[in-house]
Amino acid sequence: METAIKPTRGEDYAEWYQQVVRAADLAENSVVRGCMVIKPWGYALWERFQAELDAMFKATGHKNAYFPLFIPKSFLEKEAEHVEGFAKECAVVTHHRLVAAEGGGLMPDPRAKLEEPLIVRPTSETIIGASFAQWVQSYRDLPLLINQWANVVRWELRTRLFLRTAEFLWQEGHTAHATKEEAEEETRKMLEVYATFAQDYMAMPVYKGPKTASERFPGAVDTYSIEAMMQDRKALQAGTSHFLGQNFAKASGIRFQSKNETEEYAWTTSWGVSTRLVGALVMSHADDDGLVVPPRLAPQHLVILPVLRGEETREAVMGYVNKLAAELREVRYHGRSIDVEIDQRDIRGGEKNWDWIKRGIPLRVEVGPRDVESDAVMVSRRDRSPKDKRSMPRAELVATICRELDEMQAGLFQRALAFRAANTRVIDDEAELYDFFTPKSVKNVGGDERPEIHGGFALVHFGGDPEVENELRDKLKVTVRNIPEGVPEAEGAGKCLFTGKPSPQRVILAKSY
RNA sequence: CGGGGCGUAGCGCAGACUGGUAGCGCACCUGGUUCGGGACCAGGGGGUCGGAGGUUCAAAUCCUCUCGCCCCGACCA
Repeated sequence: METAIKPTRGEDYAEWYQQVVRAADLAENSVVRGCMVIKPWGYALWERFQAELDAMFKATGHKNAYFPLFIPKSFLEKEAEHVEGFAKECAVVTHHRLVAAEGGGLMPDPRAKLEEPLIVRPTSETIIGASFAQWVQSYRDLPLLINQWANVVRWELRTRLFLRTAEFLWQEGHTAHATKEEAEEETRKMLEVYATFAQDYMAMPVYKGPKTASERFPGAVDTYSIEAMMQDRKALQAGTSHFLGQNFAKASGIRFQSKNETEEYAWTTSWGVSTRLVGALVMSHADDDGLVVPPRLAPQHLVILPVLRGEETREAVMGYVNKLAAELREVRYHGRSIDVEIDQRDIRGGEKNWDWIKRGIPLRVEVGPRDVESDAVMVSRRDRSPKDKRSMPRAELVATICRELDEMQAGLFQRALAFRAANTRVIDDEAELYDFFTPKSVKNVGGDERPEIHGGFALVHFGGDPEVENELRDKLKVTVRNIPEGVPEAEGAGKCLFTGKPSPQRVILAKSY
């Protein structure tokens, strides 16, 4: 069967991903190396992520604020591990003025050299810490619960649209607390928020839990993550929440006077998700015809495709379409009005239809003269075959649209869950583990040599030795994604598969993005 | 930074070995026929061939230098 996206997932997964992003008109590479241009449909999606997450942050007591793009070099140097972690991928501003260069063009003015270089933020712990230090005097000033929506820059060598770009959009929560327990609770709470968002809005099942020491955020005491399985069975870290202990409070001087008159350092946390979630959405639900957007995140729920032939019926059809759109917009779906697009572009109907399939809009509704006649419409759902059209009375569509969308949302989640279950294996034998992660075939339709899609998530007992992690990474390109919580198959103590040491529970091993 | 490759129309490419100032597919524009479905026919617009220098009567093509990008590796949310 002809597919809208070539190559298909099975033929060349990496290329398929690029083609879906392009076909859905989400983003494109910019002239600036490693940076992307997010196009209107892609940005509309990001705005939906923002709207829902922002509401969840506010509901848990956080306030938005904004801090500078630039971080003085000395700030970044304050936390030893932090410097180590980010130094290699920082953009640095050294001058504040340009002058004409000999032979044309511009050059930094040597007389305008900054006394202290400024770093374009790769993350904002240190600059926000500086403000927190000033804002906090007393235990009465705590907790401080702040979130920032911003762009950050990490000078990555290899980039892929949405998954890893040199500049990306994200939110970063930063909080300060009087006690360790409260900060730890905050860290857990926000991890929970991310997990809920991933599952309820993105229809993407995730495993949540702490990272091992070697995968921790630079400077953190504990890092927790949510990990999702993509359709090539690799793991994608979709969000992180860090318990920073007093490390950054000490580095930034966030001190307060306690109730019993002692001076103490605050306990801080940070947590973030980024435009990478858009990539996660693509790789969770898109198929060989393009993107599939879960209804609860869809910028628009439904597109009406008027069949306009001949002037004599045009007015009747458009009148009917506008009336239908108005009726649908009266319907509430999870706190929003149904968002309806009427596509009147002067292009062929088939092309228009496929355009919306590739963009992944949940419902497509055709309205032509025959439908007006019978007061019925032709409805297609993105989670079904492109050719699958059902005629239904107009009133029925209006009455059942929420149920239809919820059904689709739930179906996407169930499909992703089943996929993950089918590709997750409990493993207690080293040979089996190596076999699980070693691709068997290198043949490809086009004659290219390419490893088959294989493996998945392995649940194994692991004793916590960093050397074992290094070996797994070197030999199998596999890492411990996290130590999953609330996963029955992973619960129960055992012995490390590699060293025989005691292991309190199983960890997730997987290849990852 | 090591190994390989590539810069020719918006995108994808041919032309280069054997110099004679550009061509194909898609996209775009116009007209017509179609059209409850990713159409067809005809016509048309668009490129100083990454940049600079050289050889030559003549350079996309040969030579030198240079800039940029991609892939593999290293590195990495």
